[in-house]
Amino acid sequence: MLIGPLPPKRSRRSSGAVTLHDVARLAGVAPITASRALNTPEQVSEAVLQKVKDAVASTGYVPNRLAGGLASTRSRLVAAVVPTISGAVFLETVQSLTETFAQAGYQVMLGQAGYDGLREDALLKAIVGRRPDGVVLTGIVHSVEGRKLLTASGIPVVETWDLTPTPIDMLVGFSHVEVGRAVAAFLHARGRRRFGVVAGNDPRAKLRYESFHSAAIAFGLPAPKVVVVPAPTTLKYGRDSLSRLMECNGANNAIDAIFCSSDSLALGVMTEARVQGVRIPEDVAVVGFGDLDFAAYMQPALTTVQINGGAIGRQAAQFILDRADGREIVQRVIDIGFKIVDRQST
Amino acid sequence: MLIGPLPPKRSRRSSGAVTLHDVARLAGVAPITASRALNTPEQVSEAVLQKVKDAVASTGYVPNRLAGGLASTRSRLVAAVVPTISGAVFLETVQSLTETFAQAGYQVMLGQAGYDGLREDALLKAIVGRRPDGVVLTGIVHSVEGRKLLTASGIPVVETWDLTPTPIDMLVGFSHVEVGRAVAAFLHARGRRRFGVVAGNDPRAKLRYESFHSAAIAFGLPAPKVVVVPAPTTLKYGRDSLSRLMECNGANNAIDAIFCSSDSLALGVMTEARVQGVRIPEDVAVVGFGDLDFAAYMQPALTTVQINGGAIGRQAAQFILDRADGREIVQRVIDIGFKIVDRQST
DNA sequence: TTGAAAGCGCTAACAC
DNA sequence: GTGTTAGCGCTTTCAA
Repeated sequence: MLIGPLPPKRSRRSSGAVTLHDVARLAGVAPITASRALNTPEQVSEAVLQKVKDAVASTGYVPNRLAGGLASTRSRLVAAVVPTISGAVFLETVQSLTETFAQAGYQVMLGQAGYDGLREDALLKAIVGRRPDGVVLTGIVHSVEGRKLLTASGIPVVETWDLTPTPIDMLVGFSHVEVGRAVAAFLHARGRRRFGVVAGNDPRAKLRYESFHSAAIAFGLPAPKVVVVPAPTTLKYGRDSLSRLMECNGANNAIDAIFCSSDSLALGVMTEARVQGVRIPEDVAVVGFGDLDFAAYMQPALTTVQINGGAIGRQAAQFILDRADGREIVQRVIDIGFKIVDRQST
Repeated sequence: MLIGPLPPKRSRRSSGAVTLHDVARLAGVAPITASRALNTPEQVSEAVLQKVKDAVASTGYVPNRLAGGLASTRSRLVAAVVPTISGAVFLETVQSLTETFAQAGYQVMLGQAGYDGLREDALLKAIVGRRPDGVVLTGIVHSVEGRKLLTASGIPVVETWDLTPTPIDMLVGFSHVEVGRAVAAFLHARGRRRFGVVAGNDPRAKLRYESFHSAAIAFGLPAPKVVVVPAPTTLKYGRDSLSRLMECNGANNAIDAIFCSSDSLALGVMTEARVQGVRIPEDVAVVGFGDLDFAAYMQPALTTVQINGGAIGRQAAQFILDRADGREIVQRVIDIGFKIVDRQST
């Protein structure tokens, strides 16, 4: 090995990747000019634009968004928090969020808070540390600590899938209380008189079946029997729950309608009903929640509460993009509503 | 408002958040000491540690990981790319990835490449720009461009859910060809002789049914009828496909076994079978793929190919964490295998 | 054990 | 239109 003059004492390691500096030098312009050519091409002359483009192409330069984010205090990073990704209900929302943001040049970080809220604070701290341009909370209960952290950070927050009375910042959701009421009214109108409930133990499901319960009482019906299972809900829990609901059936007071807190539970209930010879909808009507892709094609097709999860995601993304671009947000709370889709199971 | 001395011409906007500087000043130490107190507490005296902790608590300081990542060239960001999050099959993998990384102080960015690979290159470029410490590719076909970009970036890459002959870097998956072969052998051993296939149009499903096809021929059986549907697969496609498969049934050559490329398709096939009075497993055996949560509890319970998606995610995360911590990786390709779970549908 | 200096790669602010 | 300068908030390097 040849001993040459020592290299100038380099005080710092570099990542080794091509930087904007390299591109600028190759194009024969100042770094800031290269930056403008890439970010605001309209501010730059045709000639410079072309030279920079060539330099980018020949070096394979990929801008470092970490550095850009630090310098501009806009990370173009957004966090989406769900209880767990396995829930299926929120998938459409996460999907539309990711897509909408990707199109706008943003990246979505995924956070799973768990249904118990244990990991929530640590997760939020980790998220805030990333200085995202927005946080979308989906189906999350928030601790006082968590709220404080988010508020203090000044990061735009969108809560979704619920209509909380005191939103942290922005909100797009629907009323679970209304859902419970509407389903009760729907079943009552169809002549059903003895209600049962199968629900996951998440707070929004509780909101639904509690108002369902009250509505039943208001109609002068007996109090619905409620079976609660752990979230996330699955077919198995649905099967088990039907059995438990049936155990209580006396001769003349058989349950004739069941409101399930998810379509998966409803699928389970209907599976078990078939096994036990319970006819649907003749003996028992079944209503699900979510209108997942399979609901319309089950046999019998499932009556269920349809939520436009994709629209929720798009609206949430729009909120944050508007805020990022400094657009005024006039309506900070949006009720996206719901629909009962009447199919064969009722 | 009081007119005081003008503030020193501040040449730069600051985000306004508490910085390490603020914490250090409050604790009466240099910023670097505060940094060490937080990152490598063992390098710091008890007294300093306490002072810094107090300062952090009283200011509500949350470290800026963007800045940290830039300075240390370790972003603690990782990207997970899936065709679409709605697929359900990859959910468990994404979930275990997110959890494993979260525990290690990493954040997961979610990317959806689509099944067609159109958005793939743009997505990869966006990801590389974030300088993640690793990329996990799940069920993704990669273009030549994409491969180049990733290789050039030097970012650790883990491909999953497949055993490609020429991995980019690291890999954890299983052989889809073996799956097809194994299912064919399984059905043949149970006396089934006329096979059908219902599959989504993704490349790995194709791998499975093509080897299933070859194996059938090798057993001296007639060529399986194949119905291909768009991915992601749903119950509806399963129902439609059974009808199409049945159309071709002559008097003495009825299909007696169907291999579905997903449990959702199998659910659809079995639903339609019930409607049409086709008995399962007496008339037709059905095999699914994925062993989703509902498979074991359907009626009849579904025989299916079980993949440990959670283990795939954990191993993929481990690969990247090992690489990040400079640990030598001896085995860069891991075959996680699969299992045929024999239930009532066969 | 602690600190000073330098700089990661980029962009806002202010000239020219 | 283009460039100079000065950081964004942190951590590495080197020195004490």
